[in-house]
Amino acid sequence: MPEYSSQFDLAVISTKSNDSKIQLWGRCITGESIFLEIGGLEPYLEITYSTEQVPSDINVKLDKVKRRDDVVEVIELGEKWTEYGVKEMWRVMMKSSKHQDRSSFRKENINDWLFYNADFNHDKRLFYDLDIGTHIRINCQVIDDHRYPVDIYAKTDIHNLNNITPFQAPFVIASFDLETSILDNRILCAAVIIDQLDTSGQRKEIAKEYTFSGTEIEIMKGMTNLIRDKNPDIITGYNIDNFDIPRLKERLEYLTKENDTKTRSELFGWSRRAHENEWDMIPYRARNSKKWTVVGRCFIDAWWEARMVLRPKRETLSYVSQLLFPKRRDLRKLEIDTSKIDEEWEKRPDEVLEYCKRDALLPWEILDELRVIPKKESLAAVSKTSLDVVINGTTSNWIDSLVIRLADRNNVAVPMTKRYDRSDQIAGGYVHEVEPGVYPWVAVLDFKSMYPSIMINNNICRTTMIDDKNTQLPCNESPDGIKYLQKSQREGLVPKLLLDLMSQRDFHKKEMKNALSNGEKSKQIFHDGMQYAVKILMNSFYGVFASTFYRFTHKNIGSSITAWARYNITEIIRQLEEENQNVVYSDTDSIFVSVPMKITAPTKRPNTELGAKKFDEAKTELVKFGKELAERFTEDAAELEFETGLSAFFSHGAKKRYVGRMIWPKEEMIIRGYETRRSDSFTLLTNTMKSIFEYILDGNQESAIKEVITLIKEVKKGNANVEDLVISRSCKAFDRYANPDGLPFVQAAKKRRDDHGLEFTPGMKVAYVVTKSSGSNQVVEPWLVEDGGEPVDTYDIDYYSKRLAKALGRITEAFGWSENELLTGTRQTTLFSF
DNA sequence: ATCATGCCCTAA
DNA sequence: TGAGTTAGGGCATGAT
Repeated sequence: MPEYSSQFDLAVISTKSNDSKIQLWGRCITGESIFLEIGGLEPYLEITYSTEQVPSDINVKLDKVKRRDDVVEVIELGEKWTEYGVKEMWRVMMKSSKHQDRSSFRKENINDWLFYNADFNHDKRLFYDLDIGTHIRINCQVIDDHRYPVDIYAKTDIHNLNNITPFQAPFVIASFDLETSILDNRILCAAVIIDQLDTSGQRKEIAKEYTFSGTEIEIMKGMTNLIRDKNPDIITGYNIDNFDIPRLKERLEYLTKENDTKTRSELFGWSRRAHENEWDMIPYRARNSKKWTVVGRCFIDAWWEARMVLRPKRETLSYVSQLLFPKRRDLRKLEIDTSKIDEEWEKRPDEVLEYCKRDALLPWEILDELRVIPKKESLAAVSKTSLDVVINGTTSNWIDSLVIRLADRNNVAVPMTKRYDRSDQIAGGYVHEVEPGVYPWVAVLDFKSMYPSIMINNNICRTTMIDDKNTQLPCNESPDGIKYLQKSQREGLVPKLLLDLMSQRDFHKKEMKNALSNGEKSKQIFHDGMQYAVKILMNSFYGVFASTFYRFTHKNIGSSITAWARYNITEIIRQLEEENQNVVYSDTDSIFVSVPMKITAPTKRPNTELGAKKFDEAKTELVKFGKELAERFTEDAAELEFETGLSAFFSHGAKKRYVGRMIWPKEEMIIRGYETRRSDSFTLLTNTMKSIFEYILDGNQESAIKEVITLIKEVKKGNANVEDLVISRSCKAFDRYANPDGLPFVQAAKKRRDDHGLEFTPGMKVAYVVTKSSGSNQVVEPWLVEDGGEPVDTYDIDYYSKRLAKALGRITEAFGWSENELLTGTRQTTLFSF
């Protein structure tokens, strides 16, 4: 018996299965990287007969399975719930954990058996069967063998892993950038930044910088040695998934022979493997996938993370950096002309290296600023899985992690993922019509976690759904006629998980408040991150269960959730309208109600003492009304909250587009849907719109219209600042469009690439200015200032004045000023005359 | 001129 | 390891 005398607390980065062993890579709380081989978890899948009743020749069939070469033994499990009723199940212990071996077993036995717990990678069983999460304590035997690029190489078995309270692991981060030749794609130089987090999720020290130049082989070997030496858990960079990693791979193919595994490993063996002949020593990606994988580490693309969090108008590294770090002057000047990089590298290599170093550091600074890594780790902890599942996996993988382990413990058979046919979509949320105009004093109420609450309160789950419409069992029946067993009969897996997540969230919120009052800043941030991760995960359940492919879903589930949602909200609207209350707007889980104000008060707090007093009285009235309404309509089935008090609400009459002056709980203008929120609008329009919303909410329509008319006059004269007219939209690969040449952003992307020698990455935003729109087609010029280019110096006067008039005219039309009247600046029948 | 379609982006 | 959902606005193009 080996002695497992060493003990480590660690966060799991990733796992893999290798024969009957599970391989696990992690980072210890004390800072070391660790690689573990875990024994004792044999691969298996589960089977039951495909007929309704137990077939008479069941023993013959079982023997046939037992005698197979790929089967070790067959274990009787007893009864489990399946979607076809309760059935006897057997566990088939298999020799191989390989996906293709399991798949051929299934193929060869498809006539006799149904398969369960059969279609996910074996290493996931470590989490499900041992019920462990991201942060674990292990007892192990440290092996004196330094082949693996980690600080600790150890062995253990499944009896030596235990859950511990989540913490923030001191992950090591590498961030890199390449400069490559435009002439021949060669790598000219590279820079790598190495840094580490501390256990409060902060950066530990000043990052260390490394640069590489010389021959391509020297550069690639140098980087690989550094990666294996400094041993980062996370490798980042800007747009690395689309550019840097594929370029390194390309150069590897160019520089080495396919069978020269030794050299290939020396050049690009970034994985945490020991042997140069492992097939996954080199980063790789699945067929048809954009996502790169490196065994034992994680790639995170700073571009993608910044895009998701910030939704920036433009997506170049320089634009995003200036957005996040506006005070940093060193980001403003772009010393290197990347469109002439070969020449620059020839003439002033030192400056190019400095530039490369800066572009290696920035992606890490972006991730740090957005707290990307602590957020991923919190989400991993809440979904009880490895870091890489959260980084590289899908929403359904997170849900799997919680659902499968619970199913296993409740004798629910875990079905394989299958695709449901759903040619017609399920119906979604209810959206109320909104009449154009300004509404003073509006209370906004909304249902707290609406879809999760509906799932909990009606016990909605695949395991509680009853097909028999005439069942006599006590059920909750959805408005669209689907029946779910009541909790007293059988508690659904999903409702149980959601309830548990709700109480977890309450716990972290409480801890967060405690930490705040004790002045424990990092503890407060930690619990805030955890409660937020719980929220994200809870809100993911509906989407996965309403999808057409998840293993535990059914088309009825999604449709009954939304049916209940529509019923709940429209029932409240109906009751309010019956009482002659004015429901101004409603979308899915929210209701906007006019407050029956007894006093007349200005909607903006005046400076005069008397006016201010009136305003405050009205605000008190608003809050009272909102709270009473929330209380009145809150039932055990659904908690309605008074979320926001508005002194004024405006919409021009389109759903999902409104503005409001929030005065409770805090003071702020809220804008939804309008161009102001859209990343494909231009600054002149969004700024003007924001400004006129301020006027409109204050009841000053005259100033709003004056501003628009003045602006359009100036734009017509050609006085607009071209930078404020830049439009930016994302652009896919050109062949993905039915008629690419008809699209202005495709034109811009092509000009960017062909006329200016710059990269175009499919999926990224392209910025442009419309310079001519005579005839049917627009003529556009790409905007390349963030790429080191010159600004466009002209714009199409008619196009921009018309677009402004159209977008702003929709709004001013509510006060009688149409698009054409804004363009001419005059009106026949005047409300105001200018 | 009007309508249908393709596309992007947002609210929830 | 292929994969969260629907509702909705608005721009541009192209057919009728």
